[in-house]
Amino acid sequence: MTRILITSALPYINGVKHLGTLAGSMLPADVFGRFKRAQGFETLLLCATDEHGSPTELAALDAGQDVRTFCDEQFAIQKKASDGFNLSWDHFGRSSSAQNREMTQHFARVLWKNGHLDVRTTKQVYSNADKRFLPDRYVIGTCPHCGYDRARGDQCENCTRVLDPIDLISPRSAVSNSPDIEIRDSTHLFLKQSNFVPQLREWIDAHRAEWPPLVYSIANKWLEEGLQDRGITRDYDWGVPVPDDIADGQLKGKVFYVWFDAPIEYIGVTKEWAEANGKGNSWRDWWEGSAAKDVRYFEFMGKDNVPFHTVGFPVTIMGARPQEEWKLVDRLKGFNWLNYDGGKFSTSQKRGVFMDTALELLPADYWRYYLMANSPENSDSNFTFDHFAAVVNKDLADVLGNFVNRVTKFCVSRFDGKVPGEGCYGEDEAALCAELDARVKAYTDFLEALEFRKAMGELRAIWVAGNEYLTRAAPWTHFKTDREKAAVGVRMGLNLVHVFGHLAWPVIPTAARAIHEAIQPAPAIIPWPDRPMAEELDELEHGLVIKAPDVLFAKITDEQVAAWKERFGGAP
RNA sequence: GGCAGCGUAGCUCAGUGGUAGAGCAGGGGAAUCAUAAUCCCUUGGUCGGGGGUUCAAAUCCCUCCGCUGCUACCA
Repeated sequence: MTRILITSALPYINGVKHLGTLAGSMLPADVFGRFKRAQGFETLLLCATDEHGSPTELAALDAGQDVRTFCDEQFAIQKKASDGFNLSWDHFGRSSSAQNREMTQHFARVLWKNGHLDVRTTKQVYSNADKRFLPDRYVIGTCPHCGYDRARGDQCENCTRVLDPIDLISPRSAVSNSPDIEIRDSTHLFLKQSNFVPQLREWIDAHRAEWPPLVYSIANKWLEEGLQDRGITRDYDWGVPVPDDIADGQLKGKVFYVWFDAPIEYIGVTKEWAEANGKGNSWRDWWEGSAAKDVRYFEFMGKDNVPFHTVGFPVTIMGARPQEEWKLVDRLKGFNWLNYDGGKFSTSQKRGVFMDTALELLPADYWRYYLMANSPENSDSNFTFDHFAAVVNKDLADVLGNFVNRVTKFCVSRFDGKVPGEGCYGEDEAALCAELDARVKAYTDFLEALEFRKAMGELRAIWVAGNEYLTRAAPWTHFKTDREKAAVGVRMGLNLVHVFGHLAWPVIPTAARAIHEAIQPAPAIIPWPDRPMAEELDELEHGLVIKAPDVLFAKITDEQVAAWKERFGGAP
């Protein structure tokens, strides 16, 4: 049977992630992973923090901590937020792990041996005051084009022109503001991406049908514009050290570029998972050689990550051939941005909602459903508290929550809290089953196609069908004159509740469990309903004792919305 | 500047050559099991502007306007 390997783009270690990061990679990866587990597939769902790179070093400096301590703290914070959202990773690792260091160095050695790495001398900006090399964007000065006095060395934010640090007038370090900077020669390793254009072209074109247009067009653009070789080392301290046996030690003291080691962490974290769970060398069967032939690999990411996953990482993988045949991604799902109230989420301006504070406001399921139903799949989408409250109140509280509530309470008050066994299903029930057969298939197909917005629309339509049925069956009316007829409606209602618990589990796991447990105890993985609805909806044993759960989704009040808008920033 | 995407009902969005759609919001009605929750009916759009191709254009082509993103050393 096919095994399913799923990775989410790695959240950068530098601070708690906002809802956009959640919506654009981690959450859809989790929903899809749960869906596949529910279907009974052997599934490995992985994520990790991306810890290297100069922003981490500088943030640690800013916080007055050494980098390792800073990362340890930030990792704990991110892990807690991830757990809070019920992201069910088989392992949530760290790119600074020993496993990733080993894998990164391994790939570099193979690439070197295969002649895919060049040693080149480049000009880098060095700050004497900070005693370190600076990335282009950490050099600031006056833009030679528009005169903006805080232009960055990579691009002027004012006139949007692309710059080189040496173009800047009166350049200075963004770290210390010191003008005492100079240009120094520095030796670096370059990955000869240009050698791989034909292979990449063939591979990308072969996947056109199963990648979103967004992903294909980004990948295609990079190839069209002419792929340049990319420097994969940096003059920093924090990162995977370049081993001395590459290029006769010319790179001594340097580290790999974060975008070289971060994707390799997908493999590194698999090893972390195996070691943490006593799985020995089985990690390799998910990735390499003929043992991994039955693995189907899914990646989830925001659009900013797409070039590195369609070009950079694939070149690393292709460059290790023919000695080693590592897996390339099969399905790559890219997302647009989630904006906040018409503008960007901003950490520095405290604008928007972040994962930790979101959970202070409401349980994870509210966010999970909303973010999936409004997934930024085809264009950027916009989060507002007004829309959020309207969707959550209508879909979760009124359509789903109230349905569960009305059926179970009626059963408790009129049928002694037991699944009534009287009467037989008739035409109304057959029509409902026919509709749900079609809708459940559509829902399943949309999830399979990674079309989350449409999947949520179908899930909601399934809940609506339950309400429509109940209105037609009207057991509260028949109860007075025809108890048997009322019993049929209640029995079907309870079976609907049960099936809803199964169908909703990948999206809203906590509420789905509560729904399931109103009827009977739930297994750790709530399985996907794959039989005809006529069977699924006649499943519950007659006489089974059920209970009415507490209110599943409390409504969000106007006062709460007003307070949150105030707290999290209004118009941009 | 270059490249890409987007622009459809008050709002969020489907729809890629064949009579303009869904959900929400708004209006009317039914029901009273339920978190005043549900169900039925319904108002509402010269599909950003202009031009072209076609028997037929939201859909294809040209052009203009507006918004957004990317542009390789932030990730």
